[in-house]
Amino acid sequence: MFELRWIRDNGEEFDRGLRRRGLKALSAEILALDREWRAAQTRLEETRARQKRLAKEIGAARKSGEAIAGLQAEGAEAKEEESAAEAEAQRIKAAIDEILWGVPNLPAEDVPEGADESANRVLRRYGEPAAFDFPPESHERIGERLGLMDFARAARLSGSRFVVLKGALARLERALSAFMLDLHTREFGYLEISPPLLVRDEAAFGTGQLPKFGEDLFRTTGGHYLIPTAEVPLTNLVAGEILEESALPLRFVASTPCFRSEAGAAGRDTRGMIRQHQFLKVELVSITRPEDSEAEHERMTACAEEVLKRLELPYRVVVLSTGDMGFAAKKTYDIEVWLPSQGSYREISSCSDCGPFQALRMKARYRLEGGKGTRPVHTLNGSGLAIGRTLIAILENFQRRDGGLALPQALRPYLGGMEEIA
RNA sequence: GGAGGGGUGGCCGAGCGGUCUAAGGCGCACGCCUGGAGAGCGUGUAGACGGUGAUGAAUCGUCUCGCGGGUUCGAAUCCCGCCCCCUCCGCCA
Repeated sequence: MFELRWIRDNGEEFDRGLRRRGLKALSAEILALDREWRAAQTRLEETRARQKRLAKEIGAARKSGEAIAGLQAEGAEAKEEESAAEAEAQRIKAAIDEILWGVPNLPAEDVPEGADESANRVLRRYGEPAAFDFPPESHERIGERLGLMDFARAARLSGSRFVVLKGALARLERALSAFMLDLHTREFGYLEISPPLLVRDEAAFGTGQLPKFGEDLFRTTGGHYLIPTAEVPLTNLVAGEILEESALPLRFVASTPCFRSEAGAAGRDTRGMIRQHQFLKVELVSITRPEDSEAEHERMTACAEEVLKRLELPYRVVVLSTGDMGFAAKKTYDIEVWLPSQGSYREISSCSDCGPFQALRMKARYRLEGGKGTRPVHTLNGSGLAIGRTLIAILENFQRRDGGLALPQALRPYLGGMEEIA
């Protein structure tokens, strides 16, 4: 979310950013409302000051036994004026909020401009896609052939976009979760968190899912939202707080189920477990000082990449174009893993620098050391990694001609020494 | 789910319709004192928004006593709704 104060001083930059996102300029409309609001605010404060003064006079007069009827009449009149001024100020503020709450973050300068993913830019590649001397199978064929991946029963239980994993694959999923958590906590200094999976709407607003993207979320009868990513609870951990500068950066990691309605994805990735209503994901969140967020973004992406390196999976890193970025992001790196059956790279992680955008929504700030005043923190989030898709990548990249598959060395300690699935 | 109690500043805690511009204490910071430290004494001790001013220093106003409404000339204080915490009972992994 953007501050009115910032838009006032940076109207052109604001509009330019919006246009880069393919949106229309808004500063003129917002600033006109802002001028109205400030005028209304000033009127409101003046009437309030007058009202307070009268109330005190009445108190003093009563004490000294003077007549107060005249003053009371004046007070009643002041009160009416105050109510009218307040209603006016509130009306204008509501109009401003409605616009502001729906404005996405502005892209960083170095984000390539474009309407969609075709404008994304590949930054680097790691590893070589294995050359198969047989036609590689898709993960769902491998999983079903092994009898360890059951879409039919999942559909009977829950409908489409669900899966049942069995035996070695269920174990593999658990191993991936433990492996990633260990890596991020032991080697990269993240604090492991086990957060709630159901959150209230304030939390979903803070990270930017609401008010615009409620359609993508599952909602309980009790009014909770199921988290679409642990980014929501992890980032909102600092909502409403004033942190000490010395406490930053904060780094959180959690492995959680994620729930997505996939409302706008009908017909896309309908086969296999690429796109599910429920999936496991290890999420990284950092809370930093403004001057540290860019470096933290690179660091976080490197942490996610390290998972793929250790799992011996070929990948590439792309920077998303202005048209492909999410609502809250100022810059996003996607990590895409090689999927032999599709002959292409598919997203397995998305690391975003949100700048102060989410912090302003959830009122998370920090106190400057030695100085005075507070500033909004910067927030970052990234998958490290999506576990369902990592499992897919392992099945496909490690498959053998005999129909079985080897397992990456790094995971074996988490699999009780299991070396292959056959 | 039922019954009751409660949410006040960094923390504890008083206030329960009219200088509350929130007592007092603790903590913290600075100063005095000291050879140094402690004790003691003094001073200070939040955030948000708006105005004046150069987006600095400063200064004025408004808001914030869990959140939102209401009553009243006036609300931390009274009323209603919501959220959260605690105690007891019931249920429960």
